[in-house]
Amino acid sequence: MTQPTGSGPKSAARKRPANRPGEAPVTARQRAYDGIRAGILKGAFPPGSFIEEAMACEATGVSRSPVREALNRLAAEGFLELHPRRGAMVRTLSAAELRDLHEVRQMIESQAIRLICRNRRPVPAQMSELCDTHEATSAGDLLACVEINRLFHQALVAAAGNTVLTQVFDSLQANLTRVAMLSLQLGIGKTRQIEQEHRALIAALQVFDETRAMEILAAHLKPMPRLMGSLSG
Amino acid sequence: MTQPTGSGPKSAARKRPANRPGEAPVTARQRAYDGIRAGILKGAFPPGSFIEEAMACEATGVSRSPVREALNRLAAEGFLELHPRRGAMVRTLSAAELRDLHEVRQMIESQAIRLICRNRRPVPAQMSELCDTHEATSAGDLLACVEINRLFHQALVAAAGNTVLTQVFDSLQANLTRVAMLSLQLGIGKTRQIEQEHRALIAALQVFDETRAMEILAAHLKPMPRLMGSLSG
DNA sequence: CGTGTACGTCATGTATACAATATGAGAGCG
DNA sequence: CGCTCTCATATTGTATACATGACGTACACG
Repeated sequence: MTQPTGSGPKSAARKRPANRPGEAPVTARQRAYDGIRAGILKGAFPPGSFIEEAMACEATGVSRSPVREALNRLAAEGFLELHPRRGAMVRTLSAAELRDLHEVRQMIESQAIRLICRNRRPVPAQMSELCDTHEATSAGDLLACVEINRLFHQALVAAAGNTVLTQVFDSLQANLTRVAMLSLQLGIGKTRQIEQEHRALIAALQVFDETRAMEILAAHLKPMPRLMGSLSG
Repeated sequence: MTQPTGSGPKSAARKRPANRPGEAPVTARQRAYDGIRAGILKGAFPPGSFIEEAMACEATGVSRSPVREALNRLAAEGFLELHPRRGAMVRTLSAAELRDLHEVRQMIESQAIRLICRNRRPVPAQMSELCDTHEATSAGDLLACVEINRLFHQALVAAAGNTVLTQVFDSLQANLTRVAMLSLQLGIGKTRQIEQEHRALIAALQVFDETRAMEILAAHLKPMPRLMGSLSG
């Protein structure tokens, strides 16, 4: 089977020989995006370092075209900082940016709660299910906990029914995920307590108690400034 | 002068032969982005239509690589909707999306006012200057008025000193610009009144009168729902 | 006459070749 | 010994060639 199809860069490790028809068409761009993103989150590409396109090509097994598109997308999401003619630098989160991010995040989730209560929007069952999943997940599995937490807050914002608000929140996910990872690694915020607070928030939202929900959210997000302190000094 | 330099697509109208050293390096990507963006705003690419890459190449005089990057960026900004293997469709703003956009915009600018007043942030001189410019601009020049208005609100949010908030607001600019254009075209919102409200807002912010500034903002953004009504029915 | 299938055409997705520029090292000079 | 200028090199920016999949059309069959 000497198929001379140009699929895959000349001599790179390609995980998939080709897209078999009828199968999920995993595009090269997606592989590049996933690979680079994972590398950043796992620390393979440390903050402040430059990701060279050739390096990313080798790591993901695709050519420069999809890699460039992935880098652009990651830059738009806040993972990278593009320097023309220089390359893509992994962004470092300064203490000031962390504070700003926290402020905006609180603003968005507060607005979501306001909309849910004011418009009597139903709380999606997914949120409760995520709490169950959270409970069943080992506290040691940081990645899983962070992902569940992410999905919970995403569902909260989505429940508000404002597509633009959801999009804006999603655009912060990149950096929020990195913060959450840091937070848990440093032992700030216990996963069990987080789960309890999530359940309390659901309870308040189900009866559209805006005031109470706001209080719970404020308490829930309170540990974040502690993280900033531990970074800056 | 048969220069076989590959600069410029084979036989497309190229506005710049090459980047002369020491001159502002206007990249092909930027030209593609500007050209397509202008085409969308001017209506050359009507909402709902598909922009084919070859078409965009011919219109902007660059090859597919920069065109694709421009299309991706425009999609990220909300101008386009990418359909894999189908192309890039110019997004249409539904009445619901307009409402959502308005809600989020108000949330962001309210937060900016809150931060300015709470943290006693100085009001940049640029904002007053923009009002002067606005006053000196013919009310008939819609494009200029929209641009001045955009810069004013951008400066307002920037004055809050939260970089993440600023970024988020910027990410809405694409659609906000389109809305503003529509709004003025339909005669909703008079430019003179807008300028007066801008000046009143500056006055309130200079003495950190949060309550008054909020009232002015609410009144200033009030006409927008009228626009939505005129679109949906 | 309607429907299903097969094929042709074309736009997108991907890979690679080419061009231009920034960076860094090294040689020459003050 | 330090500074500067020059040149080599490597990486990004751009163009183009190739592969793949989708859509439309035409033909054959029921």
